[in-house]
Amino acid sequence: MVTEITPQSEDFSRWYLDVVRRAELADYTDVKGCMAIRPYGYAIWELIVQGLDRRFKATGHVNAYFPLFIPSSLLMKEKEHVEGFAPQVAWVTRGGDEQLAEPLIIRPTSEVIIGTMYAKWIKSWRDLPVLINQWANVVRWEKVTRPFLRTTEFLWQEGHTAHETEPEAQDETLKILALYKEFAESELAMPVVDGEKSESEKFAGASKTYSIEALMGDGRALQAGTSHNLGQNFAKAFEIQFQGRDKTVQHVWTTSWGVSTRLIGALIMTHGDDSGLILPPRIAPHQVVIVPIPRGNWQETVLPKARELQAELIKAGVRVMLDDRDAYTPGWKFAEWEMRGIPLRMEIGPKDIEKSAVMVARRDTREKTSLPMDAIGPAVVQLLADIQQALYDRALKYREEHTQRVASYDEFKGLMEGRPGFLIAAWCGSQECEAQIKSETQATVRNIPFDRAPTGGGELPASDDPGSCIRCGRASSVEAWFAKSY
RNA sequence: CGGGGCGUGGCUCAGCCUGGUAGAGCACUCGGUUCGGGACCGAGGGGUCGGUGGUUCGAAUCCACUCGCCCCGACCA
Repeated sequence: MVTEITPQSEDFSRWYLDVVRRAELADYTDVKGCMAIRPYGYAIWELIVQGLDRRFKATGHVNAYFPLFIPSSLLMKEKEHVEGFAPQVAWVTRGGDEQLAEPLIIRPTSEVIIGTMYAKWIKSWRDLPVLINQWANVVRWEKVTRPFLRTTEFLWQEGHTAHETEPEAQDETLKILALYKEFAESELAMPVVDGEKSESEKFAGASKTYSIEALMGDGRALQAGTSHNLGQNFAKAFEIQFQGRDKTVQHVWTTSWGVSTRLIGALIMTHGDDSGLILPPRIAPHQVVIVPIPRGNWQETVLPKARELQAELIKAGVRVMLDDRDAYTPGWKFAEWEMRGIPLRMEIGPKDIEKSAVMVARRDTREKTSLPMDAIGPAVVQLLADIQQALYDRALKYREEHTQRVASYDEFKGLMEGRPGFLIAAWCGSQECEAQIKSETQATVRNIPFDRAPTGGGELPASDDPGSCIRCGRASSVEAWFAKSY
């Protein structure tokens, strides 16, 4: 037995599932599409929650909780929203032995129930803005499911805000998207492209949808977060009205935005390798694992030193675990913690103690060096920061190498077939071309980036003119990023 | 939802074709020796063979239905 993990090059999907299972992130349950998130996976989610929640609060948002069940009639109120979500909704038609007069649906998202409450709570412009976030589970009846990436039930946060004016709602929408991008890049070490979704990829009922898109290790794109400007669509459907400064009664402008446990899938597929998971230090439940090397009477010689080391690191603010289990050999532990993605491993044995040093091995580069015990805290803190940066740089470099600007449809088709990744191309904006491209190449418009030349775009045309549509040749107003996606 | 594949101790699988008392390796438990890249010896525990129904004296094995998982396509965070 060496790894029990299928190599990425052999079968990326299987590799992903192997990592999820072997690293004990999640496991299948008896309910189709529903996974049990195991303690190690949940610890990652808790760090994601903490990082985001802190940012939401810092930008004036507060948390609240709304019901899991929604009267089915409420869903029907916003036409596009119903059409978008109806096929994915789970229904409750019976309670105990009673048939329900009106069936309940299990929330696939909470716009309608929250909108209904906002209609009660908002009376005046003085009540605005309302900036509420909810941490919750939602259910979407999926046909094809994969752990973390698409599950029938998943955990997420959904922000729902109401504003006095259209520009304020737009500001909020973009502010949150920027927050998501900053979080993904600084905490998850995952570079993302932020931009606007095409009409056909828009959230059901939104005026505008924005997303952050990341590139996975197999060259497919993953939507990692979305932020929607809902305009007055939901305000009108749910009669969320207020009396304005000018005494007239108006509809509010709303937004909604969310990220989910899918981020854990993104993390796995952004950084992982054939040995398993690689976690960026800032999101790793254990940033360091200490493996004592047992020799002779090690419980009384090596172990106390390992405990001292642990205490020293805790003092330095490092999340550290001491693996003092006697039943496993050091070599076994090395492989085990590598597979589970711990950024740094420290080995301490008689030889180290003699030198007053400790062996340190990086998960990302596998470099192994000896560090003096003296001032080990600051040294490890610095090393963790280096790893965090190195993982981001590596992921960005990978994305750059797999992003290509193309000028002709033939080139587009050829590249999309042979080589996974992003293709940047001029697009006229029509749904017709988008659909055609999708059916011919499987690639979809991931988004239209805010930044005309995000890194990795290759040569930019001399002028600001994006050129003519890659497919139909009409004048284009935008450049879009295309990819096969999850 | 269509096409394909697979369901046998926790995991990977053999046994099925040709029906006759359920196996291996790994993992797990206990004892001992070990331990700087997945240690070794000894002794143990654990499966009504995905489910239901049928054929049969007898079904893991044959038949029907059903459920689940994986892969590939159409829909989605």
